[in-house]
Amino acid sequence: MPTLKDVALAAKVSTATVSLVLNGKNSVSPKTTERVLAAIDELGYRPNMVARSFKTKQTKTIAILVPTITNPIYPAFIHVVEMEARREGYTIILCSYDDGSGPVQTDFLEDLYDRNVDGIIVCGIFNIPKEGNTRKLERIMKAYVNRKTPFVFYSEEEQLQYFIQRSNIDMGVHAALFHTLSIDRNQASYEAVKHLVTSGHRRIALVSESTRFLFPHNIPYMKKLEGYQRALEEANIPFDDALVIAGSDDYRGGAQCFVELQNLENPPTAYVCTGDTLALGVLHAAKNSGKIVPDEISVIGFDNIPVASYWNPKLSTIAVPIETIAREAFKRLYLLMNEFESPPNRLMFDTELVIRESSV
Amino acid sequence: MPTLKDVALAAKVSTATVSLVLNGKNSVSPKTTERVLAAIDELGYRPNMVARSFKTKQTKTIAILVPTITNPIYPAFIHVVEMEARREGYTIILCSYDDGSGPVQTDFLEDLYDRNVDGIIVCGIFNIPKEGNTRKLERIMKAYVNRKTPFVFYSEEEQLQYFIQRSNIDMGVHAALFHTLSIDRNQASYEAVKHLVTSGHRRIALVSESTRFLFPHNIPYMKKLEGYQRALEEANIPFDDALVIAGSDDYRGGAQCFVELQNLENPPTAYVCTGDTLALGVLHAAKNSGKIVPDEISVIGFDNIPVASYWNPKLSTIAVPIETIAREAFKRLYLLMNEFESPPNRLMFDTELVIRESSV
DNA sequence: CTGTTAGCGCATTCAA
DNA sequence: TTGAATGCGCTAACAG
Repeated sequence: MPTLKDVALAAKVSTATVSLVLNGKNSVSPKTTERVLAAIDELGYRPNMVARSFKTKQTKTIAILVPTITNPIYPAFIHVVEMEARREGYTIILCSYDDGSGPVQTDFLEDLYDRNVDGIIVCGIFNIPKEGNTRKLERIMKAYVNRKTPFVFYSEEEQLQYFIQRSNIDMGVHAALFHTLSIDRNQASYEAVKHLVTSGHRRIALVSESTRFLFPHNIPYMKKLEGYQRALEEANIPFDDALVIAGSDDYRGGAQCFVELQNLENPPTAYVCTGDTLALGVLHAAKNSGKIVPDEISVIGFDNIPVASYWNPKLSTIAVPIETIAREAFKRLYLLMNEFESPPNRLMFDTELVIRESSV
Repeated sequence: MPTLKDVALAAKVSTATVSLVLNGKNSVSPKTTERVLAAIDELGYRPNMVARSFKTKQTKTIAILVPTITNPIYPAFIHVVEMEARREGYTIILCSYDDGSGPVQTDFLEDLYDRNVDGIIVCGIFNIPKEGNTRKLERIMKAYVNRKTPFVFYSEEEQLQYFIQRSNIDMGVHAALFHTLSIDRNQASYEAVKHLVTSGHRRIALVSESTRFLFPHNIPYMKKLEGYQRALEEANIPFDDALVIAGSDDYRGGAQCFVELQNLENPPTAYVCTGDTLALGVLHAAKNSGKIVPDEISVIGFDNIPVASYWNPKLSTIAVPIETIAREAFKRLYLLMNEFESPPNRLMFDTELVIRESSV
């Protein structure tokens, strides 16, 4: 394969000139430019991005970390980011940390550092090392900061705080590199529960994805739990921790949780779920056990994945503007990567409780 | 950030020695090794993969091309590939060519070439340039072949043939670089239709994802169509092209197709769909219009995505061993990338017609 | 077993 | 506006 040098030779110019043409600096005369372009076409020259990256320290690559790509909310997010990124010449490295059998997130960060990604988007929870066990994290995050690599989190401000703190990074100086996009999970959860309470429900379950990691790893879940508790308190319904349950973040997990809860002496009549797949699993299991939705059982999900409105019955859920968030995530990363001015480093998006057929 | 040179200095050895240690050649004496390791740890040295790739021409990166990441079958595929790949130190670049507004596949191939990916997995259809319009494709594919980059297609042998032919590559020499994993779509489709015919259906629709691109772009679809036609012929049911219809490859598309077909004078009683999301969309629309499934309407999908068995009613479908295929896809790519012996370059997997509640 | 050296392809000085 | 020269960090001969 021809290199830039070959092009220079063919066009009878220096490599510097070819480079200038390639990078669109218009300091090259029209006819020289034309000669170079002709040579490029003639030889079928393709620039070697690895060499370029090696030189410039920019890979035009960003990484997306997601918990489980099999939860439909993440493909929706990824898809938007990919479209936006590609438009600007960036390519996506996908990291899903999924079932726990793979590497932990710190390992991802190390690998991505070695690969010189230009920016990182982190979705959802982040497994933050324990106090006193942060050496690896500290090192890698300081290296990132040193390199001015920007991060955008779709998570919770508070979680980012812990992350930064454990990384022992000086936020006074580096705050601008870390953006958080979030939604008011506490309020969203509160509203869902309140809606159920208003309809007369007293036994309301909270079904969530695995809670193996909690504080400070899973602040998004903690927020939802708080909203749930707040609504109960307000309605003078005593908190019953038997009604707070977790399963794998998929249909099966939801179904299992339902079965388990139905075995209680005084089973719940309403289910608030931290994700739509869980909620749909609950609906499935409810139907299996002969329960009528919403007459006997009410279910509310979270996220509003596409399938929610196609289900039978249509799922009531909390709609999250995931595409808008995804677009904003890349936009901010882009501004940061190119050292343009960027807005304040936190932004909260509105959610909306959408009542359809699965709840009364 | 410290470089290999810094490590060499600190350990009082040459850069070559550090490199040897780093790459696990055990030609270095234990105590030297230890000194080097100590220096690495001391300095917090991290290898620069870009520099390494620049030198070795290996990026430890593979690309996955999928049509629409929002169709749940692809996340399932991607997830398995990612797990397998990461275990071997490879990272995934995701390319979804989705809604047509983005780049065409040839452009992806160019970008990936420039980025020096070590191997490529292509799922589904491939938009092959017209005869006489293949210059770009030829060039890029010849460059890939020249570099010995392996490809694994989850598609149809025939489609690969066209692709190779248009690329003007000498298959006599390079066949081993191109593997095809496939399923017998013709037969699967045939069996689905036959099952419906046996149950007494005479008006059977074929609902597919957009057929904007057909031969030779969408051989997978062509195969399904052939199986459909074969089963009809065998049952002496005349082919009616009003019953062959396409929509966007999602729930909405399926729902729209159903509505359209119901407006026919003599609407179908059974729906064979080329994907589960389409089938679920059909079920949704059927319910909306008051049709009873499976008493009045039968529906069969394709792929057996996770949600299929959780639907109400549970979807009858053709089960595809997508995880096995994904595992095999990476395995072959891996063997090829590392120039190990690999099996014959085509393999067909079995599918299974799973009758659940949506069909009689 | 270890050190010396060359060079991968490119962008970017600095001169001319 | 263009050319010559330098070096990014690493691996792989080759020599010792």
